[in-house]
Amino acid sequence: MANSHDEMAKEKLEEAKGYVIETIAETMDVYGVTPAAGKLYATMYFKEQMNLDEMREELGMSKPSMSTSVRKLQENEMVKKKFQKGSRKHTYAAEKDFFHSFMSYYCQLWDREAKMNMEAIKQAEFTLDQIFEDENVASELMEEAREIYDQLEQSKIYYRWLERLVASIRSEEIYEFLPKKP
Amino acid sequence: MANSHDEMAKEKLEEAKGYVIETIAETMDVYGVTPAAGKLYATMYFKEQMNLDEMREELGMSKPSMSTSVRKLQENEMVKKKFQKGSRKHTYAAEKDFFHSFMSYYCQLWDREAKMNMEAIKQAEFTLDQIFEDENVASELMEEAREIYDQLEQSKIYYRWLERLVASIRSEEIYEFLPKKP
DNA sequence: AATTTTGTTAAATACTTATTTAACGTTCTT
DNA sequence: AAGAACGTTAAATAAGTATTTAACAAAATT
Repeated sequence: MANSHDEMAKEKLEEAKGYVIETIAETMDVYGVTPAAGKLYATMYFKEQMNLDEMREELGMSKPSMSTSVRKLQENEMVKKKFQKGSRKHTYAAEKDFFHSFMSYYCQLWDREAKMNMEAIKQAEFTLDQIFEDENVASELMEEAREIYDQLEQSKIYYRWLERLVASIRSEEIYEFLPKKP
Repeated sequence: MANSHDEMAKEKLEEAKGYVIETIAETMDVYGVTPAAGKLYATMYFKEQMNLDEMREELGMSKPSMSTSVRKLQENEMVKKKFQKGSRKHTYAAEKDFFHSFMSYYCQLWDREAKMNMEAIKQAEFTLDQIFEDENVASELMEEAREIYDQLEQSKIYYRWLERLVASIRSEEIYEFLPKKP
């Protein structure tokens, strides 16, 4: 080993990984993580496992930054903790199955969106009902309230659909419709 | 009109809209828009149409802020320009079909992610091929390069899936699997 | 042609978020 | 029990974004 061919190969290997690391880091903003977390995940994607000091070393960033980044990535289930006897250091491994990351991230996101909006609509419809119950309200206003109500009912169709989408992803049913390999 | 019942009804109507506006604005961060754009869309959601001055008025914000916000919303196809004769002012209407907004936003997002990463992988694999071609490279290194290559091939399965997902949303095929109404 | 209306771009300010440095608490080692 | 290793929290700094004010350009009205 350590001849010129090997040196060249090592360089090429790093170069190859570099392309992918850079791009993953760049597109990670989509997953609502900080640049540090993006770079970190992209780096871990090509490692078996890493501890905080290795991360700090590899990325040239502070330890608290690594600590918070890795926590955020854990929330998105893009990184998981590895229990490793012998060492006191915590070690982590990147989730390399992008399908899993997709599932975890978007389901969380859409669930929140659906839940919050459904709740708001519920409140709004409750309030509108109070208008409908009052027979002395001008028909013009009644009409307007009715239109808003209809619009909300319409939007509920979307949020319910979103919930079913989430369910079908979580249950992996979606792959029956859209297989991982065509 | 203008009796106490009507006054009450008007208030209730605004209250009802308020709940929904607030929540939509809050969950709009998901769509990568600024708070101003979020509030704007949420407001427009209950209006037939608005021009820049009405937006400024209604939200109590500056006109350039409205201008840039509305442009961003147009990019996401969440707002469209309405051509309106007589007035020199540009008027805009919110896209009220959330399915359309979903489609437009996520397809754009995922397309970008898939395209960029596929391109990076292509470059990386090209570089790795150069290692494979050199017979003098240590088998250990060869092995490592091979593993990276396999990992990239694996991830391509995901990106291709993402592309097919986008296609099935754009073509509305997805609604055959997951109907808007169950 | 001069003035007003409308919308956008550019520069400046304000605000928010990310990252670092410093301090802390816990657990392990000696 | 004292000191070192490790990770996290808190405060301070740095960086990045959003928003506003000011200046500009285009088009329309007078």
